Amino acid sequence: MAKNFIEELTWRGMIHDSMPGVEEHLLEKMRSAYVGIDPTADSLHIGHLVSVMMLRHFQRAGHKPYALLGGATGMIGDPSGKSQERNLLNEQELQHNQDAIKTQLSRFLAFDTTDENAAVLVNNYDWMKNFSFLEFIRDVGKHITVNYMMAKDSVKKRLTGENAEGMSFTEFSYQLVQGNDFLHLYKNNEVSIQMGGSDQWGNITTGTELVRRVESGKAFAVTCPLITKADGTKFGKTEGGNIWLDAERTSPYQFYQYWLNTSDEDAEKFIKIFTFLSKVEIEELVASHQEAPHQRQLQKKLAEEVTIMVHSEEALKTAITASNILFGKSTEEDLRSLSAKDFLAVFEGITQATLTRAELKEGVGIIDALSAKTGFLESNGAARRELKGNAISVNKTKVKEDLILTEDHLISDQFILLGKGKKTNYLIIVS
RNA sequence: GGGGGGAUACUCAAGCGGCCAACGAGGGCAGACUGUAAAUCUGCUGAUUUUAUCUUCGAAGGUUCGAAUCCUUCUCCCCCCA
Repeated sequence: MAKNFIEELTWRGMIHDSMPGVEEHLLEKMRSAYVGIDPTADSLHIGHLVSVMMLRHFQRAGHKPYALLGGATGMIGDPSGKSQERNLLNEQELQHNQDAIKTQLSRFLAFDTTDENAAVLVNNYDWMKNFSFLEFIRDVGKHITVNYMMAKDSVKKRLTGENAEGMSFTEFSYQLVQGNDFLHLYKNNEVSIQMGGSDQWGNITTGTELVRRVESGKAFAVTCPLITKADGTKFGKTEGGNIWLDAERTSPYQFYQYWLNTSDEDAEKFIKIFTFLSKVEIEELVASHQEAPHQRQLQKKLAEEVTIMVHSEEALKTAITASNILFGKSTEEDLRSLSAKDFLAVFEGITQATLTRAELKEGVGIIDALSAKTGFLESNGAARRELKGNAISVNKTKVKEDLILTEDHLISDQFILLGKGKKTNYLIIVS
């Protein structure tokens, strides 16, 4: 084998738990592993990225990765880590989501190579849809005792303790359905390993247990730690919601910014997980970062690498240009030096609104420009507040409450850049 | 079925006839400082035509010059007894 997969993941801090013997199992010959992805939306978000990275490393180590779309399990909902039963998705929604996710995944995994270890995409809906209830409880349910299932943390939490909400039979059966996926892949595709977040441990072991009992086979579980941030907020979330991989949902600029804003502590952790930089490269980066922390080399490198991987080199360039203009010491001069085309490209990911030229000719009060006419802020009161707090800028220049926007403020004859505080920008386009 | 407690702004949580758009804490936003960081300090955090007015305290009615606060009914939650 080209590389020791377990060793690689270990130094990257991507192993939370693994079953004894996996390392030897993997070193022996090419193996297959899978990760399950619930198609709850039509795009992956960066929370999914860890699993995807595991699969990538797996493929790079010469093994065969399987991505399993949970078309069937997505209809049930995993009780792990949830205090309430999930809303069920219908078949059409799932189909749509699956198609979109499939496209995204192909960016990370080599599906279409002729290599032996080409990635494979499967959907558990394909083998679950014609599985009758009777067949299922006879062929699968028979092998696992309820006692075993109840011992799982995900189940226990819902049955006992302070906020025991109870759980439906549907949710209870989730681990069996997921376990059956593993069994199915083991039988039909020689998949012997399931990977996932540490919250999946219980579900995965139900699978290895099934493999053992039904097939007398040996299957393994490898989990990675759940990604946390030093400040305790949830990884991959901002006020505005999830950070998606889809450029339509989260623009490359916003995406880049998310990574750039990583704290020092997290950056060191994340760069190991989300980039393919070697151990030596990372160690050098960390060292030079510590010497000059204000330069934030770690964050920059992290943001660059991940943005290129998820989007493209081009998208990164634009994101950097936009960042420099918005956060650098740029002035109105710099803004005016941009061509209309560049301007639009740079600010593509920023909240926008349009005004008519006629409106602008008459003059638009700054308060209206912030709320009533554009909806950037929720009320005139909010606009006034921010103005009083010296938070609002027009084309990078701080302004007061009495400012009237006119054609003189236009950049490239069609844009006005509004800023709130240091991090929020809005773009007015005149049509 | 009987008894008791509760429902207040994004969250927790005071208020229990006028001084309440509603203490305080957390969160959020902004300002200073900085590294687009952390910590810290400061301001703001219902709306509007902003020193005033309007709409809010589970819902609907009522008492009163005046109610988040008192009364009635309803809805929902929790606890104890059966």
